Amino acid sequence: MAVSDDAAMTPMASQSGSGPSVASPDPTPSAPTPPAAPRERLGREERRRQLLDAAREVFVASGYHAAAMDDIAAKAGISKPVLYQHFPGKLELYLALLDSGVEQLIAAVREALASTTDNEERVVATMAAYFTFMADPDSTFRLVFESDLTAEPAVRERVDRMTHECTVAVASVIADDTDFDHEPAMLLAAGLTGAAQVAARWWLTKDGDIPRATAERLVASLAWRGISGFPRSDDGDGVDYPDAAG
Amino acid sequence: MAVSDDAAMTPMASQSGSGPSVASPDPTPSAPTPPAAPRERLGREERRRQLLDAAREVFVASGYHAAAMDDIAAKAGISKPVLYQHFPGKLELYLALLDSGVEQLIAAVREALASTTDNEERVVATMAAYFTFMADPDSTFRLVFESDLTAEPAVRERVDRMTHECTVAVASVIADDTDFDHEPAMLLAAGLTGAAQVAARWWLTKDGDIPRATAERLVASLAWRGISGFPRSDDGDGVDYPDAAG
DNA sequence: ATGAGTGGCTACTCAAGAGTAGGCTCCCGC
DNA sequence: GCGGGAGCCTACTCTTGAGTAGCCACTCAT
Repeated sequence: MAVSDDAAMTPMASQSGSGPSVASPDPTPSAPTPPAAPRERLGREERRRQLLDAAREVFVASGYHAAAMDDIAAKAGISKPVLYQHFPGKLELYLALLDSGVEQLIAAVREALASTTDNEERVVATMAAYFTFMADPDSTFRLVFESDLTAEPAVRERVDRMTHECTVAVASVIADDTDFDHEPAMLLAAGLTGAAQVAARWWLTKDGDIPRATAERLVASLAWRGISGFPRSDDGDGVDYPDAAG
Repeated sequence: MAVSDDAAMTPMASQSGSGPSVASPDPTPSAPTPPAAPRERLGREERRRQLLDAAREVFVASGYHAAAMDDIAAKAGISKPVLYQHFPGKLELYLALLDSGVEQLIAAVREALASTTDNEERVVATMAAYFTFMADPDSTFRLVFESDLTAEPAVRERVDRMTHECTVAVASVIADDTDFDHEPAMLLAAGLTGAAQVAARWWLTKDGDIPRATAERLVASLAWRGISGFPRSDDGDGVDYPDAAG
């Protein structure tokens, strides 16, 4: 059985400090497992992209905690150490995907707002941006809006950044065209993005019941009627609060 | 009150009956660990409530995964097995808290909508319900809106139920007073609750910058302007979709 | 061929934490 | 006093999964 170098097994007495006991049970060496078929060899960048894709699928399907590195490796058709040759750890792998999703949404919202100077069209375009993001077949939105790792500061930071940037982008348009100060404009912007986000999310779960274009138009209409109800800064002055009987 | 029985100190084994306190920190082999002060004995219901409070604090602060049962026990000032005498497992403990939060919000939204027949007041009241829920000092909203256990079907079900019930409640008012069918009404309702939820959440993180009453009024105004822009079913007929080209 | 570099694999270590076994101590009814 | 049950405790077991050590195989330039 032991063909030749059985000495290769234990590198050296690996025992560290505090074990009273049992060095090693029975490390009978030789060939414990059959070699298994060799996997396809890929270039570094290509492999990295493939790993990111596999990881996204698994994280999206299971969430961070339920996703095992072994699962991701298996999905990519390779073994765990390869994963660690490309990413220092599970967290960094997750963050790479999360970052990409966050940047994607922020960019889409900014582009939507910059695509026109007509505010009604801006609302429509921004709404479409949210729907597009949610409808993306790779479901990256789950990492951004439904992360199960928000307890991790690095993740919190990304998600907060996304919220903040999107809110700021919308708020600055509001602040430009009304007499609202920064803070009230931010609050209104939060309300509008919230409507977009939650409505798009809802629509996604009920996909098929309402055509996407119809859904977008309907919610955009809601948002536009809401925000356009406030007077523009050149309409006069003084913000027309509802019946402010605080 | 605890003037008397000092004998309660050491279980048995080691020497007892020594003077109050300051005995000997003698690491007698028979007593591997210092006795530790005896805990207060509580009745079953009282203990259960205390455990739920401790668990909520820990889950809210750390999330489900980062919260250890040991942490919860420590927070409650008892040991782990006691926790398991009251709850079959970590998940059930979490679900008990989540359920409570979900029911709380659903009830608040329903009450807000039923509190008046004036739709503008309904919007204001519902907005207040969301802000109240978010502002609750026990922060239960974190379990409902920021759970890190959504991968667990039992949790998903609760969160989905919350979303669904709140949306239905709002949608039924919309459907009653407009010509919208069920699905469009649900979508609009999702948009409105989304605005409430995200704006309230935003306001909470920026607490202090805007008084709560002002924030509520502002977002309620946004929502009301938005939804009241759609024609009532007795205004005429045919829903006035924006520029519905589809 | 050959040896080195690259890509990959199997099989481990190790820590954390859920859940459990078994025993002590108080109090209450006898 | 004296069972006995209720309430707690300490100190385990056992599983899971991240991260690692060390070896093997293919390919290509010399």
